[in-house]
Amino acid sequence: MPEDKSEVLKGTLDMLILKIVALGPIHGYAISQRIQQISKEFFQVQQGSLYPALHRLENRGWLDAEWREASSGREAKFYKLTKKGRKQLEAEVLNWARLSDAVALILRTAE
Amino acid sequence: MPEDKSEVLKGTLDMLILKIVALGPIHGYAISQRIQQISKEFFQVQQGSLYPALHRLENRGWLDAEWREASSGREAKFYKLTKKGRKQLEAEVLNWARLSDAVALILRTAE
DNA sequence: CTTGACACATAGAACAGCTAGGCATATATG
DNA sequence: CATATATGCCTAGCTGTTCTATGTGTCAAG
Repeated sequence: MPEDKSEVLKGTLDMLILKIVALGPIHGYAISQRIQQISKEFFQVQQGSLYPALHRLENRGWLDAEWREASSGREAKFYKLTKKGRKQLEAEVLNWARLSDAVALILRTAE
Repeated sequence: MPEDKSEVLKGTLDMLILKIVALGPIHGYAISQRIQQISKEFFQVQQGSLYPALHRLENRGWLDAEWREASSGREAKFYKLTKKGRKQLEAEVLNWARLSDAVALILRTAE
């Protein structure tokens, strides 16, 4: 009995990554840390979710990648938003607003 | 190129169903109509999502089902919340609040 | 008499997220 | 020196949710 627990991200991961990358070029590992930190530890992005998501976003033309030296002195893959990615982020943020409004409408319904 | 569109519910369906059923005994078909109506047409619950979800919730002991006569005069399967279902609903609502707060934190981050 | 709304249902595909692994380097600790 | 921890990348395979596409049958309206 798995007793639930998982599936925390509920389809928001792509949007969150796009948003973080929109703040400035950043590498994958740092993205997950940043998401965790800003969300006050609510989101813990597993690497098995993170890297496939990054590849997905890159394949769709929303992110560009480039190997560079990280502050640690080691090579890391830095991502930045493409023009398409910026539009996609806007669309996803708008959709998220509508979604959470719709959920709120239902949860607020009494009798 | 599918150009996106689907995957509207993003893991909220179970919570929404539990909430609607919490308002009073109701049958499946009416649940989907009610969700659609209250959300101002944002959510359109497909039957291929609805019925599997109802069976899922029943199997987990969150809903009880009973065949009764609908207002249309025809037989329909009416659902009501169990005690476990009520607790589950509370837990999911709380988790949703935390999730949307965390998302808001990230989306509001500037620079 | 046939179309559309009601009401139930399943099969199969697509896809996201998870666990669990693997590889490699740098730094800190005993 | 050894080794543990943090950094940084990655994939394979499972599970679970949602979707599309069907299928059944009833009832009312035209």
